[in-house]
Amino acid sequence: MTKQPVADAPTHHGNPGNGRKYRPGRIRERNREKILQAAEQEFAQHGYKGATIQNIAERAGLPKSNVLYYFSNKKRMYSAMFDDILARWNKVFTDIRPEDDPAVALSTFIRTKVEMSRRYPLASRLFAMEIIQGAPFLLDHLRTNMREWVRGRAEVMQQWIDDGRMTPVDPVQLIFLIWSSTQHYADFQVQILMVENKAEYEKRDFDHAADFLVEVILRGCGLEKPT
Amino acid sequence: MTKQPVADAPTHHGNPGNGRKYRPGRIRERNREKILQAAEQEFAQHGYKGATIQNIAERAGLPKSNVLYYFSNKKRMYSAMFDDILARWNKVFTDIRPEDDPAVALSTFIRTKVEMSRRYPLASRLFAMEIIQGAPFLLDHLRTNMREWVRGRAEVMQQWIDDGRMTPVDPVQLIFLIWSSTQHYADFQVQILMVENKAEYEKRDFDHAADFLVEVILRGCGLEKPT
DNA sequence: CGGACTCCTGAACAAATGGACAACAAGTGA
DNA sequence: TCACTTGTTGTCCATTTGTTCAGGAGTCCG
Repeated sequence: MTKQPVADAPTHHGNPGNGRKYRPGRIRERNREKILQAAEQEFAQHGYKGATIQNIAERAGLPKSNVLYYFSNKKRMYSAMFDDILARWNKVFTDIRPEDDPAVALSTFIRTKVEMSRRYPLASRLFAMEIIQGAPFLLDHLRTNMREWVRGRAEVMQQWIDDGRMTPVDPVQLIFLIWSSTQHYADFQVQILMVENKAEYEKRDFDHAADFLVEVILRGCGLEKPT
Repeated sequence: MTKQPVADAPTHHGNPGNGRKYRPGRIRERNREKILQAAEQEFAQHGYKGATIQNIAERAGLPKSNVLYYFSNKKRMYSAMFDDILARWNKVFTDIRPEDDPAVALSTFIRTKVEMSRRYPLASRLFAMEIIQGAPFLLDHLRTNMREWVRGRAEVMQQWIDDGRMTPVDPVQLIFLIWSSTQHYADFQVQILMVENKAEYEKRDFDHAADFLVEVILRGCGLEKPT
């Protein structure tokens, strides 16, 4: 009797005994990854409703049934993706502290975000799609984690302002400005390429963009570009 | 014999003869509008593939067949929407000229775009969706009209820079910065509301945002906020 | 009213969709 | 080898989807 197996529930169902030779998840892990990557493309391009399991399967080079063996349904596949993406996101973003130099901290923040746009454009678009659609899956995350995240950073910036180390500007709006302007290079890639008449991005385009943003935004906050 | 009628081809098929009493398109015009508005919601929320005619019909309070009477198929409905939106867009945006004051021109540009985000958030999201999806319908528009539009403005800005009326910054990047930061308030509405812990936008939120953007971006370009 | 339109819509349909499932194949530890 | 777990996939199904179509209702003018 081949009951519907464990499927997607245990994301990394750790080795029960020890960690020696037997790894039940080898194939699992590899295929999961393949599927998630395919899903990232499909969902980023068509949104949740527009994406089809069939298409994801084709992108991954697997039969549909096999995809459904790993992720028992579309919804779970979708949220599994965001688990991955948010984890990656959290790993990269460093804290800022009141004693940091505002110019250095902001410029690092901007450059990191541009780098994220360059390295993970699909994740960025996916996130954008989810938000535009009303964030049905991420509402909770926005309401809790992200709100706290913004408040934390905003407080530090306010500290800088109170200490006279930065021109007074609304810190929350500043965060929005940095978010939007940096993500734009990933989300609106096609538009930018068309307008600039290029076939594809090069590394230097991102460097140029990052330089521009650091310069303008820092000056906009009354700061000097750090060396 | 009731052949499939004219359907969507003649957008405003003008009154042949005179313009006195008989207007064959009255109902047509009204329903077209209802449907396009419903379509705007649906497409903005779910993207092209994810939107369904059934849903659009329900939003418009009409039977599906009736919707298809006005727009013979999904594709045409989608592009009819963009015709409307781009027309509206073109109507609003004023030219800038080399003899204009940079500070005034830029601040007008920013405020106009924020106002657009406030008044037509659905159009903004729709546009964002289309671009993220790879702009299958707007590629041509981007390649021609929009590219020219950007080049024209960028040239004027470059003129300002050459005349020493503005700090040297890449004008094209500056346009991207203004686009992204202003649209963000429409496209990422949910995120902003969640982070700021608000139920919905108020007029003053947009005023505040516009003030912030004008201040920071102008200062970032070495300009004084105009009175 | 009559006739010529414009407009409306239920029914039907082929294709696509998310998902269930059972039979089968492969891998694993003893 | 065997017993068991894990992985694979073709097939089936109820719904949903875009689209067609034929007939009917509504509107307008003479």
